[in-house]
Amino acid sequence: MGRAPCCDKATVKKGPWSPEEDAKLKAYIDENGTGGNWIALPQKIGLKRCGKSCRLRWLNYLRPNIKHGDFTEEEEHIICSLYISIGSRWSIIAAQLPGRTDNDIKNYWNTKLKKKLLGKRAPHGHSLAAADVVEAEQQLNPSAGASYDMPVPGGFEERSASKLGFGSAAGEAAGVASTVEMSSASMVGGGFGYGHVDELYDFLYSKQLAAAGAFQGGVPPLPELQCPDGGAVVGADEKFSTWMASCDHYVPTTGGQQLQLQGGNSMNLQDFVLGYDQ
DNA sequence: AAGTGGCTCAACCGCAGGCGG
DNA sequence: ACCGCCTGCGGTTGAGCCACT
Repeated sequence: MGRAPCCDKATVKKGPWSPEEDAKLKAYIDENGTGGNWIALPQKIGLKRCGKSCRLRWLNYLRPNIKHGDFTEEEEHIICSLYISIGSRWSIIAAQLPGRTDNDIKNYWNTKLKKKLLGKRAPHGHSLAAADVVEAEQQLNPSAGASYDMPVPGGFEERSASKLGFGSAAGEAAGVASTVEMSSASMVGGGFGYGHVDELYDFLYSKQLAAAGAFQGGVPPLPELQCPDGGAVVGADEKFSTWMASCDHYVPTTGGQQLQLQGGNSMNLQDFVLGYDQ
């Protein structure tokens, strides 16, 4: 059985909203709220619009305290960090940026941040070809793509969500908010392909510093992975892999690479990087 | 000045999940 | 337990704008 259409497409108006339509919608919602029924709302106020369209217009444009215009560096950082951690969960990311809508963030990511970030990761002195962008994006956020050759015991995304408190609708906002408040950098590294973002490297390095005392003998210094201008050095991936392999405390097992912790405990490298050791 | 290509962003589309009957 | 409706979400589209030739 087919899905019932949300509205009569023959009589519904599409395209850009006129100031009059905006005014009608805003006035009604200001006075009465949405009434919990977007489908019925346009009929009530005499708009030839689909309920979904009204909802979108309200959420993305008419709602009070909506911020438009350029994103701040801090906002960019939060978006990047969260994207790396949880992927394209725009609504969750938007919840961390008051006044920003998921649509805004999605657009900003797709048109600017993605290019900015991927461009930064391009091999030094080279620009990215179209195919490279696709591949690089998959590496940047494997959870968004099909290929992902790093072992992900238990499913990374699910575990991230669980750790971050995404289990419930209420938990989503609250959980992420508190995590970000503590340290947005602490969330970085979720999309643990082979560390294709600056933040991941930064994060790993901070982890390494923090952990140095916890490991017997410490860990080898993380190799230089970036050029002074922020571009990745040639062979950054290989260097990172070599660095991992050079750590005495990484004991390969069938379940993935394990860290040998002081006191006899061991844990999955990925869990460690993701902060499940807390 | 006109044509063209790239970029931006508002809006649409379709799917998944929640919820009530 | 099942079904249908509604909402919310993420992906995609396309009109308008802008820069470049």
